[in-house]
Formats: sequence, structure tokens, C-alpha cells
Amino acid sequence: MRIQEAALVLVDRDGLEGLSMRKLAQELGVQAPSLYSHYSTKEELLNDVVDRITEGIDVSGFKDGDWKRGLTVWARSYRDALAAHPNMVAFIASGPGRREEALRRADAIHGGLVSAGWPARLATMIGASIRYLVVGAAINSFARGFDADARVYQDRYPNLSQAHRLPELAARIDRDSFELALNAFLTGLEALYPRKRTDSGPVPPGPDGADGGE
Amino acid sequence: MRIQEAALVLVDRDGLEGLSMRKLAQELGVQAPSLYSHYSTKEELLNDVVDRITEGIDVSGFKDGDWKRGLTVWARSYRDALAAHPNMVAFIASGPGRREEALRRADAIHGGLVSAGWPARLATMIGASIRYLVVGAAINSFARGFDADARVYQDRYPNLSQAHRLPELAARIDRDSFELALNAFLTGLEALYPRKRTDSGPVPPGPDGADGGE
DNA sequence: ACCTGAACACCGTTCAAGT
DNA sequence: ACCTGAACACCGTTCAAGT
Repeated sequence: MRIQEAALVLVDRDGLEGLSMRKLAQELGVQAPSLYSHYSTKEELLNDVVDRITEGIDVSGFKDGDWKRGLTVWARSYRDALAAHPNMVAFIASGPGRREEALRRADAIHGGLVSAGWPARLATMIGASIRYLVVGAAINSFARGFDADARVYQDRYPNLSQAHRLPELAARIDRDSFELALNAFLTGLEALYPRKRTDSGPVPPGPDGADGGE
Repeated sequence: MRIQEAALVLVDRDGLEGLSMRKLAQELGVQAPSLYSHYSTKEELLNDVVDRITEGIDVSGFKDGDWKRGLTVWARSYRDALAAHPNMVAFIASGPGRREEALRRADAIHGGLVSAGWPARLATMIGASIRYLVVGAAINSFARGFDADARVYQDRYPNLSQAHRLPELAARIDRDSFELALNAFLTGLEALYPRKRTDSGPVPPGPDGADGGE
């Protein structure tokens, strides 16, 4: 749909609160109420935009029962997808998480972990943990909002030749911190729940019926 | 200030977008423009509310160089502070992080890690990782927004007697996932950077001057 | 120093009416 | 099925004026 694309362009350029139905309509050469012929609400439109972004997330890394690789591929592509549209992160994160594409992918993750031998309850918690890291990293990004705050950093680092390098430094810190967090989490997970290579088959489900629908 | 308290009550009750200057003024028995005698902007008022929430975060757990305990105390009280005001989380997270109380506490964490023997660069990354976990957990909370979505869950779990227990189940999954993530991260951190008990003294700073001001 | 009424430039959304 | 103009009930914020 052309509407979603125009909306995403506007959000990327002007921020989330820079998107109004009137401005979006103008960009499309139309009046604002016309948009309600296609979407019954602004939120519905934004949810479609989120679905479009979510489509780029790669959950196919679970081949051969390699859950560590599956999680790493997922986490990195998830983070990349959010980092590509930083102004959408707050909306994506604060939503109730009931979006179609997100649900489909969450199911794939859960399935990948379970068939790699993790009990359902732990699979749910592991999926949640990775989401914490990805969303937290995307939203707490040091590089994000840097431009708006440039003066503060210049005060801290009065050396001008350093100041103009701060954006790339911030991006590096963000990426390194995320990789450290992901790496340490996966390493710790293996240490806390050691498993023989031979019991990689499916495990009987636990007694808990509700694992959160994650 | 009475204004902040009233604002926080309104946000807790009606959500972040349920707070308007007009409604806040009405709650205080005053007209909206009067508020601008105390705050020059709505955002400035909200930042003060955030500072008030942040005051409850405990960064005092670093005594005796026990960095693992320091981080755990910090992370849990940080999470508790956010969970107490879920409607504020999106604003807290999306902000540029230039708030006074938050900065003071970030400095304390960094100092605690460095005097426990961590190099400055790693200390920055560890602090960022914990923030990812806490903010991600607070914003991706399964319990948050549950009420608004009750029907979806009832469809998934048509058993009524289970349905009314879902809020507590969700809260449990949230807490367990957070504890798993925190525990695995700290365990993995120790595994990736093993250190003798004897070199717990301060370590000479690395060659990198800018660690992000975290 | 604090408050007020009136106003400005915006919002999301509805609705009757047009094609 | 899609679009329009007009309107409704809101916003954050400014400003001259009052005490």
C-alpha cells in the first residue's frame, strides 16, 4: 500500500509525532478524511507500518537444532530492523505486541527452541529475554537522539576534533554493548542449563498449560 | 511540588496520553495556562516526574567491590521503579536520557564497576547491557496492556477459570524471564572475563578517552 | 510571582454529500 | 469504493491583562 510507505517516510524524517493524518494526506495529494476510507484509525495504519518493518526479521537460523545460532541471527536482524527506523521504536515497543507478523515470528522462535530440546517454559523465557535485549538496545540507543543533544556532548568533550566523531563512537558503543549483552546471555544460558549433545531430541512438555502465548 | 504528584496520578490512572495540561490544571483547581508559570513546557514537567521516579533506584549495592551484587540490586530496583508506573515507561525510555537523577545514578554504577576492577570501556558496556534488560523488560511486559487485550487471551484460553488467573501468570512470566536474563547475563559475563580474586584493586585506565559519558 | 480569558495553530475523527 | 468540505472535541502554548 502506498499509504504505509508515505507514512514510514514521514516518521523517519519528522519523528513519530511529526506524522499527522493531515500531513500524510497532503503528501499523497489528498484530504485527510480520505485516509479513513483505507484505515479506520491512525493506530491501525501504524500497526501495518510495523508489520512491514517486522517482515525483514530473520527467524530462519534454527536449522540443524542450532538454537544459539538461531537466536543470534534473530536477535541481530531484529535489532537491525528497529535501528533502521529509530523513530518507530517507541511505538513498536509500547504496543501490546498483538501484531500479526510479530506473532508469527514469535511462534517460529518458540518452535525452534523447543525442537532444539528446550522445555516450553524456558523457551518462552528465553524468547522474552532476547526481546528485552533487542528492544532495550533499540530504545536506549546512545546514538539515537544524539543530534538533538549535540551541545551537551560538546560541553563534555570541548575538543572539537573529537566532537565531530561522536556519532560514530556512539554507534560503536551501542553495537559493542549489544553484542556483549547477547554473547554473555547465551554463554550464561549454556552454563546454567548444561545439556548433553545426545539429548537434542524433543522433550515432553511440562505441566504448565499457559506459557504466555509468546 | 504538588504539580508533579498530580501529573503522576493522572498518568498512572489514564495513561500517558490521558494527561493533558487542561485536565491537570482542572485537577489542581486552576486554569491550564497557570501551569506555565511553573513549567515552561509539558515535557519539562514530565522530566521532573521521571526524576522523582528515578529517585527510588538503589545504586548502593557496590560495597566491598561486590559488583555482581551491585548490579543485581540496581537492576531489580530499577525494574521495580519502572513497573510501579508502567504508563511512564514509554516516555522514560524514549527520552534522550539527559535527566539529572538518571545521570547521577549512571555515574555511580560506572564508578562501582571500575573500582571493582572493570576497565572503563567494559564498565560502560555492562551498564548499557543492564539498562537494555531493564528497559526492555519494563516495556515489553506481558502483564502490561493485558487488560486492554483481555479478549484476545480469552479466545486463546477459552477456559474461564484459567482466564481470570492470566494477569498473575503474566506477571510471573515477566518476573521469571527478567531474572533468567539477568542471571544468565551475569553468569556469562564472569565466564567471558574471568578474574582472580587477588586483582580486585583498581586497574589503570585504557587508552580510550571517550567511553560515552555513560 | 501567580493566575486568567481569549486566542492561535494544530490534532484525530465523524458525517453528510458528492462521483 | 473513494473522495470532499465542514464541523466537533480536543490539544500545547502564547499573550496581554489582572492581583
